[in-house]
Amino acid sequence: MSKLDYKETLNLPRTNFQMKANLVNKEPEILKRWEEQKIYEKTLEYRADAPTYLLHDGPPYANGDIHLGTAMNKVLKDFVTRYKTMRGYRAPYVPGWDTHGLPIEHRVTTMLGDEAKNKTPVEIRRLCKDFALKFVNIQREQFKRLGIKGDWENPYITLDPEYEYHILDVFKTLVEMGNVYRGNKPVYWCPNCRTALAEAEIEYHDHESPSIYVKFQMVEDPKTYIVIWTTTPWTIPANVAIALHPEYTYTKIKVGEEYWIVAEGLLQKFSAETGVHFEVVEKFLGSELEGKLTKHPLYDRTSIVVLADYVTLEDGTGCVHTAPGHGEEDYQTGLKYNLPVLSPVDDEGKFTKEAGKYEGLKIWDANKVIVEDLKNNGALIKYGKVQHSYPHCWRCKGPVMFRATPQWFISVDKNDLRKKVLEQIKNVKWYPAWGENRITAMVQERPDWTISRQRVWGVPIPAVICRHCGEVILDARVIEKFANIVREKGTDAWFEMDVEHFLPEGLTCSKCGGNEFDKTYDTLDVWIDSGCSWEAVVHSKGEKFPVDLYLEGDDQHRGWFQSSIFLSTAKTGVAPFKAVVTHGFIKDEQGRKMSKSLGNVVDPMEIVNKYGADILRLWVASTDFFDNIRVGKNIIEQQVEVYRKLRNTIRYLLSNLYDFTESDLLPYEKLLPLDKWALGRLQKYIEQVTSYYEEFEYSKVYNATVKYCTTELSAIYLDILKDRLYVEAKDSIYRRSAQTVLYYILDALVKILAPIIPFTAEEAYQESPAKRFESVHLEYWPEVRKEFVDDQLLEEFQHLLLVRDDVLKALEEARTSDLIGHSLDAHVYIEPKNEEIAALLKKYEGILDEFFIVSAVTLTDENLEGAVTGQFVDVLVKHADGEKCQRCWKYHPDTGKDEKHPETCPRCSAVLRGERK
RNA sequence: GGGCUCGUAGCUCAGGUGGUCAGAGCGCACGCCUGAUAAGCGUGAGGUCGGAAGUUCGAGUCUUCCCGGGCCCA
Repeated sequence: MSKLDYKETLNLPRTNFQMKANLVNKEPEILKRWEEQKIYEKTLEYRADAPTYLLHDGPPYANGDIHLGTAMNKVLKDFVTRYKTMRGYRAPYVPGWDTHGLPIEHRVTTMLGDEAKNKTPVEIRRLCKDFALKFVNIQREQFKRLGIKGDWENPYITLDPEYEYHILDVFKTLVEMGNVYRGNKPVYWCPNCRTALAEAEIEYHDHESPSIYVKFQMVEDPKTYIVIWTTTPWTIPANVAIALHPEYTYTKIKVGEEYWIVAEGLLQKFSAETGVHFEVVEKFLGSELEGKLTKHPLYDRTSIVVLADYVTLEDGTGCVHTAPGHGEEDYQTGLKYNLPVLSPVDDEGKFTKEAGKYEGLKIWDANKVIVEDLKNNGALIKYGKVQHSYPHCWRCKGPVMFRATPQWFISVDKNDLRKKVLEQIKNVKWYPAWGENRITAMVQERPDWTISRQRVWGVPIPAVICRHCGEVILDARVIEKFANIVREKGTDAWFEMDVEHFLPEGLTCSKCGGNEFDKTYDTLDVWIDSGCSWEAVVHSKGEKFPVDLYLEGDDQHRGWFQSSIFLSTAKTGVAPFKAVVTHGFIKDEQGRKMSKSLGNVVDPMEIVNKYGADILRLWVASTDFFDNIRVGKNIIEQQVEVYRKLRNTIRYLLSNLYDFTESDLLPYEKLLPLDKWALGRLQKYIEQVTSYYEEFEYSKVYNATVKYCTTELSAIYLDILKDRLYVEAKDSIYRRSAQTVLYYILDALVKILAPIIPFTAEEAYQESPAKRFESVHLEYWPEVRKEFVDDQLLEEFQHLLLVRDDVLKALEEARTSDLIGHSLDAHVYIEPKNEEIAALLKKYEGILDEFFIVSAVTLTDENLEGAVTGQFVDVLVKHADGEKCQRCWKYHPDTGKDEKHPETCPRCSAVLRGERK
């Protein structure tokens, strides 16, 4: 027989599982098959009676393509649901979208431009809806392409009438509890457009404003004044307080016959700007003045000294004019000190009658008049002008103002709501654990929740206003009536239908007893929308509640987690989730934030279209997502390399099982020692990886799996096995023993990888002899089989592997000196360094040549001349004696002695004769 | 400025309660094989564990401060 003919007698690997993945083309085909086979539906069907594991989806906002952050978020969720499904749970996944709110309304009105003014609210709402649904569809396709398994045909969408009904239902509960109240709060207001503006609708431009220093006389000490500085004289009528920093040093200076109070750090600047000459007479901390009263310079009332951390020493006097009706910080301070919120200004920016003599004046015109008055009564120290950045309206470009307007609030403390929420937080398991501290601190400090918006794209707050006295009434019965109509017609009904349809019988004004009303047109904060999802999607449908898991970015400690836990605690008394996992944010390779201006934005679909979804998913698994994670070309390409390794390992397993089925499995007792070792190691690997999955530690799954495939399988076990798999008789015990273990390894590996790289796992599963279902995603998680673990054997092999390291080093030296090429060229002489090792090697003497992949091994206790000193053994490498067997490439002294097969070693001759089983 | 948080080899990550803990895989360099072949195997070079001080017989591991990044507020 020639060399080539001997090759024909080997059992070389064979498989349809291609080395080249071609994921970009293959993944869509697999997706299509999953859809046709209804795999998602079947996972639920097959587990209909099993316990439920419920991950409730946080709805992304439907106003653009998905970005890498949302992609990662969904992939992580998919890891969870796929894993839990394989663990035997019924684990439904209902994706959702957040569809109301300003960003969409803003985009739509921007696109409309001037035309927006001619549109009715309902027309604008229709456009918003179309806009949102368009992106729901786009995002849905993108998420599906990532391999996210879920009920994509029946997602929850916050603009669905049924969903809107539940928002109103939860809201009604809050109203009934008495936690909803009406109060005043400053918002950006454009007097020209006569509308409230959101932060996002503000543009900053340079603007010239007056700059005035004003002194406030102290009540207790009429010779002493506190000096303030402001660029908005028109807000002086609304002044109720002066804010000082508690820890700054303030000085009392003597100016003429008077004493003025100014922060020490601003004295020079103050003096330079006002030209005032002074003499310091006293110093004290800001905190010492807390509660002192001053006289208002224009009205017969007082302003109180308060303390605030935001006071700086950049401009002014360190004594900040405070008008809670005209500034956000002022408002917050006002809440703390229970100050009145004055805002004597109307929609058009004109003073109302509360402003006294200024009534009817436009605020911009009033500046002059007020400055003049301050000058006349001696309160004005200095008048000047200043150029600074000032907020302007995005639409009319005019300057805007802060103006207190009536808003709806949810009281955080009424009915002990805050306390109950804090209690509930403790019952939740937070991953990572610091999430609990974070949300606890936030809940402890948060102010009441402003829930009204002066916008059209949202769920209307069905409050009515009395036609007679103007009292605004929020009545649970109106909400209920409206909610029931919404269920049929959607929230457009509020804009389209007559108020009478929403009024319960006998509704009268609580103030004047009137019975005629008009609608009001505020809408609800969208955090209420999404914060009700547990009710709309889970609780009201009789699904498992509280759900097992919420999984979102850590910004949601303030956002969705909080709105959800507040609303759920209010209505049901408990948190809506048992556990919360948070992830960090995605940065570029330098750790910088991704932004269009930096040009470092990575598009997830670009990765999918270039490398495949499994590569993107493998990258997600490789990261420590609890913290911020980095991404870029290099990092992704690293995953391509790792993917190749995993794929080739699976491919090699498959290719050596082409002639193997379940019925060929050998019982454990019949396995060869090396195979028992590998099987035991597999159990350890399964056990470890399973615990990682339980704790959402995917990077550890990833690392353990890569290491397992590279070192234990590829470099050791599979390399050693080549001889037996190829050379021994097809159905011999030597080969079947190896194949039995390969079968178990393949089966486990494919399943363990299935949640992470579902496409590749599916492709491999279809070729696997262990296939039992039509899809790997209907499969069950591999069990750890204790009977496959022989701890003593594992321990012994652990030591043999250390000896192997010594042998490999010696072989490498022999290679360098051209003594050998392939390790099979070698005959290795080993001198153990201690008795223990000697005994161990003796025990396994018969398989050492196989284990080291050499032709022969000789154990000796003699001193080996020229040996390489290792850690546990000394090793001498010689070229092997005899001829190289043309079949198995091993050297053997007796090669060539078989008459029929003269070029083969005794073992191969026996195999060829059919004598070796 | 405040609350929380992160900073270990070029990259991605491991390193309970302080004492062989300075590691793994990838990448890289060099070599082997050509019966996993656009594969496989081996050997090797890479880190003062962000910086400084402190507690301790001993600190990536505890404390304080500083530098840099992040989320949320202000």
